[in-house]
Amino acid sequence: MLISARAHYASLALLELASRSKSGDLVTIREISDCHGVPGPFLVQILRTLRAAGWVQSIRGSQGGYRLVVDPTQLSLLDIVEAVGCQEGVGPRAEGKVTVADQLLQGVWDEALESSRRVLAEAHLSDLVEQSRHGDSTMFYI
Amino acid sequence: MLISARAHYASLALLELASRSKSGDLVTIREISDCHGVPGPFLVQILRTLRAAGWVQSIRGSQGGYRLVVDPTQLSLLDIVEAVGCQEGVGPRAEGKVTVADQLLQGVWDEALESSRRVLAEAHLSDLVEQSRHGDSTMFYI
DNA sequence: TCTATACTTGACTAATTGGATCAAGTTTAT
DNA sequence: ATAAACTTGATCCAATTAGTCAAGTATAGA
Repeated sequence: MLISARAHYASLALLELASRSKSGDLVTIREISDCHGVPGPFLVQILRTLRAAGWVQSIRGSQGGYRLVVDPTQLSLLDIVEAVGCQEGVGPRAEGKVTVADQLLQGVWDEALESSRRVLAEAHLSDLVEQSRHGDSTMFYI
Repeated sequence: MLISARAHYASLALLELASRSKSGDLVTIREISDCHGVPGPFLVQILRTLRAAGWVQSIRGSQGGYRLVVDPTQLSLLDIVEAVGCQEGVGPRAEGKVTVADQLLQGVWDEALESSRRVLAEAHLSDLVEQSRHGDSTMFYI
C-alpha cells in the first residue's frame, strides 16, 4: 500500500505537535496515544524516527515530552511518508534481461508513483493544521 | 507497493498476447515465460485470473494456448492492476474513533491514490503495443 | 488408440514486511 | 528518593506476496 499505518500515525503525531508548538509546550507520547488511539509503544518507535529526521526534539525526565522544531510550512506529507519509509519500489524486476515491454511498463508505474508523490508534496503540515482549526470537516460529509 | 510483481507480469503477458492477436494465433505459457523471464508456474496462476476477468481465452490440449479476446484499446493498466489485486487500501484505520485529523489525512491519501489511478487509467494496452512496435525505447536512455 | 503437449485446479511453502510489544535503562523535576 | 518521561534494542506475530507442486483433463497427431 502506498501509505502505511506508520506514516499515518507519524502524520497524526506531527499534526498534534504542530498545533501546540505555538505555545512551545511539550507533548507526551501518552497524550498523543490517548487522543488519537495510536498504540502507545508503537508511537515511541515512530517518534524515534521523527527525531532522527530532525523534526522533533525530545526532552527526557519528568515533565518531558516532544516538541516540533521545524517550520510546519516546510514539512510536507511526502517528507513524512518518506521518512518513516513506505515500500519505496514500484514494481519488481532488477535482475536479468529487461525487455522493451518491461521498460514501457516501468515508465507508467513510475509516472503513477510520481503523480501521487506530487499530491503528497503539496500537502504541508501547516495547511492541515489550519484546516483542522477551522473544523474543516464539512467536505467529508457524504 | 503500488504495483505488485503479479500486476507487472500480468501486464507483460497481456502485452505479449495483444501484439500477436492480430494473426489470431495462440501463445503458450511457455513462450511468454521464456521471452519475459517470468517464473513459469506463477504465470499459470496469473493467467487464470485474466481468464476469469474475461480478457483471455484458453484452448487446451496440444497446440493450445492463450489468446486475447478483448479490444486492447478498452483495456487500461488500471484494469489490469485491479484485476490481479493490488493492496487496495490506502492507510489503516477502520476501528474506533475517527478524529478530524484522521479525516484530513485520509483525504490526502485518497487524493494521492486517485491521482496515480488516473495515470494508470490513461495507459491503454493498445498504446503500449504501439509504442513497443516503434521500438520506442529512446525515452528510456538517460 | 497412444502419446506428447498444454491447460486446470487446488493446495502448499517460503520469504518479506508491517504492526506491535516488552524489558531494562537513563534522565530530570519535585 | 521517587515518579514521570524518554531511550534503546530485541523480539514477536500476522498478513501478504512470491513462487512451487502434483494430480488431472483435453486435444492434436502419429
